[in-house]
Amino acid sequence: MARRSDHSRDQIHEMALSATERIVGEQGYQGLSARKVAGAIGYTVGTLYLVFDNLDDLILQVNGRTLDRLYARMVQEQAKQKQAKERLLQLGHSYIQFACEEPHTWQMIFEHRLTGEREIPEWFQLKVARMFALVETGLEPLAAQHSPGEIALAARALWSGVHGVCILAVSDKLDVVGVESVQNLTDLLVGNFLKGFMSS
Amino acid sequence: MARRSDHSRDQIHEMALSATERIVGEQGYQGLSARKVAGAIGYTVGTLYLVFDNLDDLILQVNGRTLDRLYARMVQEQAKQKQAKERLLQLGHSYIQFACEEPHTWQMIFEHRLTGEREIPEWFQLKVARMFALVETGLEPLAAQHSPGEIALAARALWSGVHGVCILAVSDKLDVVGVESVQNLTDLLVGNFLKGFMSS
DNA sequence: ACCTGAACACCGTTCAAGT
DNA sequence: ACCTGAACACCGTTCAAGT
Repeated sequence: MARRSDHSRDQIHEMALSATERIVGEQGYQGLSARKVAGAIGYTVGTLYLVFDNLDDLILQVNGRTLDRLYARMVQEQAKQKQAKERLLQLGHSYIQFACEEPHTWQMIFEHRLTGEREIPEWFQLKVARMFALVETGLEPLAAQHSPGEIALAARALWSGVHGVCILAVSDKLDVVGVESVQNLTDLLVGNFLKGFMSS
Repeated sequence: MARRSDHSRDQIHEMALSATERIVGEQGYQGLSARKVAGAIGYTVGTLYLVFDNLDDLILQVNGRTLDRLYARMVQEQAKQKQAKERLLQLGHSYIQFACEEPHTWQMIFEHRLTGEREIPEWFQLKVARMFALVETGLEPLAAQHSPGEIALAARALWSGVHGVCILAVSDKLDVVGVESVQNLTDLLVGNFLKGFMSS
């Protein structure tokens, strides 16, 4: 059992986040519990509550880090593509790829529900909004004839669509196997949507 | 406290399903527990396990009934539309409408995860497959130049997209308010997809 | 000051014991 | 035969008590 001053508050904070990521990665959101996290870092449950407000707080912070990793990757891989349309398709691919590589941590972002009357903190909502903004920016050069409002709507519709393919695929409701099949479905959705959107 | 022979096995079964639907409808999937269901029908927890294998079994049966209601409604409302394209858009509308009217029961279909190594029963998978088949049938008259395989893929992509809009909207991640906004997003997605799909 | 360990009010699931 | 009620192994959360 770790004793006082073995680790700083910040160290315990970081240790708890990593342990949570590992537990969720291996056993999924359902397999997560405060006692498991505490046990994994060699402290008691009580200690977690000195560093986090509650389990929702801990999970939100882990989800925030997942969103950061996902966002960074989308930005980076998108830059490799020169053409606007390819960039947009790449965003979809990166999203799918990430979700298939880390299904459990990715799914927790959407499986987690705040208990009771607690509200999603603003810093978290900003991380979500940033994702949509990325799609919006990617869509702009392809939608010269559309107003900013229309582009914003189209980005939401399109991205929700990609997300839908992804979530149904990851939770095995699509009867498709392998990352490639999911990528193909996304290409079909994004490709046809773009064709329609650009001609209207 | 209800005593023996107050209700038949089938009656207890039905009472438990209705009670679950009410509890989930009011408090969401998170608010559900075996003890709450038992209390609501005037029996002890133990009694539930005489009628259901476990909580997963109970939830699957409730989700099955939800899928049945949703399917029946989609079939019925679709029939009102004469044109093929309108029929397909109507399917999306009915789906969204249902999800917005009964968000908690609808969401439980996707929030629920089987515990441990248990597997989704075949009768349940069939109910899911039936939904996709409905979209496939709706898509066929609009896709004369496509092969059955392409249509099947397109139906999956399209329906996943509608589902994505729906799930993000219901879980408040889209910054849209009201059913109309969600319908508009769906129309945008389906409309543009169809335009692209039919011209390719 | 930091951390523990026990407590509280909950879970899902099982099963001997009562009627 | 049907149903209970207590038990078991778990939860999230709190907080007096120890070092």
